[in-house]
Amino acid sequence: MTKARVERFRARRIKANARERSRMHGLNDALENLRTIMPCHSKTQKLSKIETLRLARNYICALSEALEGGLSTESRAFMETLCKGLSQPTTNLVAGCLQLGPAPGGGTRPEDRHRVQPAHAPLGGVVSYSSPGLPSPPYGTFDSAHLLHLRAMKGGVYENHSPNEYNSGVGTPPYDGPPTPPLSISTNGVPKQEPSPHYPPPHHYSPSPVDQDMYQTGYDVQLEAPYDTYPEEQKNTHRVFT
DNA sequence: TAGGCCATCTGGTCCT
DNA sequence: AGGACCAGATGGCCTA
Repeated sequence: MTKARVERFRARRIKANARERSRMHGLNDALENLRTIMPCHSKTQKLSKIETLRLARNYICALSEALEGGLSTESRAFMETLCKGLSQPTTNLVAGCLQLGPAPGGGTRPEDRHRVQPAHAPLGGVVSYSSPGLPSPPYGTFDSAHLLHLRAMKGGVYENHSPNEYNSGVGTPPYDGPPTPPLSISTNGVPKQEPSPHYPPPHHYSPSPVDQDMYQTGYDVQLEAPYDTYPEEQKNTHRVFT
């Protein structure tokens, strides 16, 4: 291999790495969108990727059964369908959201308990329940709009509404997620005016002051100067956007 | 400290 | 040739 060929290979690899990162960010965004339409949405206990997919699968099954008339969305059976194959923590989260008590063998986290009783929640709203003695939200929420959506479908009014009416509690939730986001990596440290809405910090990540600044201000996309070429200290800041 | 989860890099494969 | 997709490897972070 000549030196020029090695250089070309390296440049190609760097570009491929950037594309791969971008692709995975898009995948994560899609997953994040999926999380937001799950019936149980906790800010203190973010669902893992695999648990999100499992819960989504169960949710579809549970709603299908409910639509066929065999299952009340407020029944324990509905929750049990939701929880099939889920880990204990996720099961407890779902149980906590539905206020049906923890699953056998595990306790419900205080901050995820006492949120919303779907049967009592105002229809069509996302309701947070603040438990006395606990700090203010974020708590997990049970989005009763999903159940209203189901009720509307069962009531035969579903087809009379456009998808855009989901926000009012009826219709199919539109996918309005962002397109594949750009890489949020800066090579020059110059913040953009617009914050990047695409990559909230992960639940377990405590951003450094530099990271916080990056997250709040947003940074430019520099595919031309790929990640691999950054100084080590800049490499260490990219995870804030994952 | 071990295990879970995650982001990233990398090489392989397939397709255009 | 180059891009998309995939899976394995690796290392970091967090929690029990």
